Amino acid sequence: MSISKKEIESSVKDKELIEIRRKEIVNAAVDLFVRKGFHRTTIREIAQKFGMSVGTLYEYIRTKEDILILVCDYINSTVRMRVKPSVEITKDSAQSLINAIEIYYRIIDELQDYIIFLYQETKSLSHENRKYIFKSEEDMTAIFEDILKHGVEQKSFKIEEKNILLTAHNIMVQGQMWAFRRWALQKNYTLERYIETQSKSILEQITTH
Amino acid sequence: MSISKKEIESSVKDKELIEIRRKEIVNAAVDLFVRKGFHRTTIREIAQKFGMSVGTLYEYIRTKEDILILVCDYINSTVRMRVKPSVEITKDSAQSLINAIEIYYRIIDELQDYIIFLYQETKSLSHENRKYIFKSEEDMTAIFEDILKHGVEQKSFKIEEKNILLTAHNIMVQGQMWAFRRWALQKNYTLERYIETQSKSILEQITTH
DNA sequence: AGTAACGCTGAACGAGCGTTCAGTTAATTA
DNA sequence: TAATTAACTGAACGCTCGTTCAGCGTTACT
Repeated sequence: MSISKKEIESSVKDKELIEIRRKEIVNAAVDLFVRKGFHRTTIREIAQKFGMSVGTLYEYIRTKEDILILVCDYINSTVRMRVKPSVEITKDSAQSLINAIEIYYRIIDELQDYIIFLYQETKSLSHENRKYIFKSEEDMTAIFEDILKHGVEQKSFKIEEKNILLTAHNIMVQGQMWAFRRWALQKNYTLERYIETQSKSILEQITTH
Repeated sequence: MSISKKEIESSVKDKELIEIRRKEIVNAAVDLFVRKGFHRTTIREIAQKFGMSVGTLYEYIRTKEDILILVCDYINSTVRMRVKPSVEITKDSAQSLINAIEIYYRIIDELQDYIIFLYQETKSLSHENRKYIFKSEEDMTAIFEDILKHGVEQKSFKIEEKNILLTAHNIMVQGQMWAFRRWALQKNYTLERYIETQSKSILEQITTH
C-alpha cells in the first residue's frame, strides 16, 4: 500500500516509535504545508509545532522531501481509505455509480485544501515519487472504471469499450474541479446541487436511451 | 487587458525599452520556470540566459514575484489571444461549440507545459495577483457561456439557465485535463480522438433530443 | 555500579539566493 | 568640451534554512 513508508530510512531502531513519530510529523506538516505551501514551510516550524527538536526530527527522515512524501502519501491514502469501503457494485449499476460519485465528491469537498495541495506540490517530488502519486490516482480511477464496466455488461450503460477509461477520468476530474475552481463554483452552487447536477449529466450521457 | 504590466514599477524611464527588456525577461523566465519551477529558478539564471546582469534585471522589476506575474500574464494572454479571434458564434450553435472546443483543446495541447505551470504556481502569487488570474479564467469561461446561451436561445441546446455556467466550466476543465492528466490520457488516446470523443459527449448531454 | 545503547537536543555550519549599491560606460545636453 | 543623466555591471551583503554533530539524560544489560 504505502510504498514510500518502507523506503524512507530512519536511524531510529524501534519500528513502532518510528510509526508514532512520523504520524506526529505528518500531522504537524500537513497543516503547515496546506496553509503556507511546501517551500515556505521550514523544518524548524514543523519540529516546533509538535514540540520536537530539529535534530530528533532528522532521526526519522533523511531530507525535507521525505516529509512531503509522507504528507502526500497520507492525503492519498486518506481519500482512498474513505472511498473504497463505501463503494459497492450492486445490480443497479446506475445507482452504484451515483452513490460512488456522491461519496467521492463529498470527500473532495471535505478535504479540498488537501486535494489542491496534492496537485500543486506533486511537481516538487522526484520523478520516482511522482510516479507513485500517479499510480495512486489510477487506482482511484479504476474504482469508477469497474462500476462503468459492470454497467456496460449489464447493458445499463452504453459506452464504447475504449471510452470507459476516459469516462472514468471525466468523473474524477469533475469532482476535483469542485476544489480547483471553488472560486467560481462554490459561490454559484451548493455541494448538494453540484453533486446532483454533475451525476445527472454524467449518467445522461452514458445511459442507454 | 494586462493589469499587471501597469502596476509593476521600473526605475528605467524609457517606456519602450521597458517593454523590450521585459519581453526578454519573460522569454528567458518562461522556459526556466516551466522546466524547473518557480522556486528552483534563480534570478541569476534568468539574467544569464539572455545575457543581462542581475543589477540591470532589477531595474525592470522590483521582486522575483514580479517576474512570475509577468510570466503568468504572458501565458494567459497567449491563450486568450489565440482563442478569442478564432471563435465565432454562428447560427449553427452546435457547430460553433464544436469549433470552439477544438480550438481551445488544441491550444491546450500545444501549450500544455505552460498550462500545467500556470495552475501549479498560481499559489505562489499574492492574493491580489491570484485574483487577476482567476478573473482571466472567468473571461475564458465566458466565451463558452456565450455560445451555450446563444444555443439555448436558438433552442438547439437544452440547459437549465442555472447550469449554463457549470457546463462551461466542465468544457474548460475537460480540456485542461488533457494537460493535467497526460500521464494517463496521452498514452491511451490521440488528441484528435480525445477532442472528438469529449465534444461528442458534451454535445450529447445538452442537445435537445 | 559500570557501561553500552538509544533517543533526544539545539547551537553551529555553510551553501544558496534575493537584493543592493558603488562604480563604469555611453549618450545627451549645455 | 565639460557636465549631467541614463543604462548597465557584478561583487558584496545579509538573511534564511536545510542539515549536522558533539554532547546530554535515561534505560537496559552485565
